[in-house]
Amino acid sequence: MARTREFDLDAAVDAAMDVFRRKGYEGTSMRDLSEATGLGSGSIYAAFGSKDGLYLAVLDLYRQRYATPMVDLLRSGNDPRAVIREVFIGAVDDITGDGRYLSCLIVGASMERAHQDVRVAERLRSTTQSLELALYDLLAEAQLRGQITTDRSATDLAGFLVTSLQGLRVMGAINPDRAALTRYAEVALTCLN
Amino acid sequence: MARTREFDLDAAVDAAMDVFRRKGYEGTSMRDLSEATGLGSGSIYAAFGSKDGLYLAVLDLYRQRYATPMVDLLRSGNDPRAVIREVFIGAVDDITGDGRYLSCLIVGASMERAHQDVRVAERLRSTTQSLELALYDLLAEAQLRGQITTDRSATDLAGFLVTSLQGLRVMGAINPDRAALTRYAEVALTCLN
DNA sequence: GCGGTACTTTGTCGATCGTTCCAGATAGCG
DNA sequence: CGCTATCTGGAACGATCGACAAAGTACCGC
Repeated sequence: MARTREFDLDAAVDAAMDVFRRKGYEGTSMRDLSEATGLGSGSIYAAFGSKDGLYLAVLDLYRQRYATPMVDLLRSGNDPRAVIREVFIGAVDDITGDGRYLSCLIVGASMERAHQDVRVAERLRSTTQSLELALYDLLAEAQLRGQITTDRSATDLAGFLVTSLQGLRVMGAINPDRAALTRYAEVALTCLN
Repeated sequence: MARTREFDLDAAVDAAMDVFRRKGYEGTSMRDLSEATGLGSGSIYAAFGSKDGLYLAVLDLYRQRYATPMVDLLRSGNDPRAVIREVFIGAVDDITGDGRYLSCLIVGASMERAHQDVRVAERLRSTTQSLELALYDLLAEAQLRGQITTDRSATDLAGFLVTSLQGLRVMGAINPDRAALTRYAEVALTCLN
């Protein structure tokens, strides 16, 4: 064997995610990424191959950190309305979080990269579909128990809820008003009645 | 006096809008804009001052062309539910339009530029607020007439509807399925019941 | 402790970025 | 019709882009 890698790969991806969320893909330079990660550009290319490669790694980390826990929460077996509300509140918190203007990577990638890079498009579809599926399972079960409306199919309700989540992220970027976003989320939840 | 300007300014802005919608702000180069508008870079700088200046002009044209007609429709005096549905259908049509992947400039600008340029942020807030206001007036009137629910304030309902519109644009970028988007929009409208 | 190997660093590559400037073309005015 | 102010397209600017090669460094197995 040989010399071991000195830096924490995950920490580097984490730092890169921060930059990409603030500046977008095209707006971020390799220099920005070098400074944020503390790595030379050579190391970045050795580890990720290219700027695109690092972006994909960031996307995967984002999914693992934010989307997966959301899905787990939805599948936790708790009251449907309660967990869905929790997901929405969590999203609003994330949007209005610390004032550092960290856009949602998913929404940003959808707008900026989905049409340019098929690998990005695949990851986005996969992420939203797993979220939709978790919502579907939860809602279909709730419909059987008579806990929510059966006027609309669980599929449509799940898709609508994901749509609302994405919309909240956009609205939050325009005007990060936590109270208002929370009320909009509450209105969305009334569609389950 | 002397020589008059030869090209149509509005047509140039129109062509530039097309490029910005496809490639985003950072992803678009002055070369792209020159080719799209058919103008030399000198003419562009003489007319708009900078890339940012042209982008702001594009944003204003977008508002004039898409947001203003939407507001007019909402204020046309027709049945509330009908005009709101029409607005949503129109948005879905726009999203899934011609397969040329023309992202919504508003959403794209929200994600990519709102946090970098205050003039962009101002325009975005102004545009969404005029849309929210038109919806508010329509909904408040409808509430008085008992046509829609009074469980939620007209303010919240208006904000929620705008949120849903933005969400549809994001979902459309990920998966441009017109039928699905239409069903999600229908679910959103049930919140008025 | 030594050779080999993997990782890090540094410097630099050609290309392209947004911007500016200039020479030539053109239309209105006397 | 000449004069001149304005517009036009393209050349050229310094800076920075993403990417890479070569040199230096630390660790492993032996």
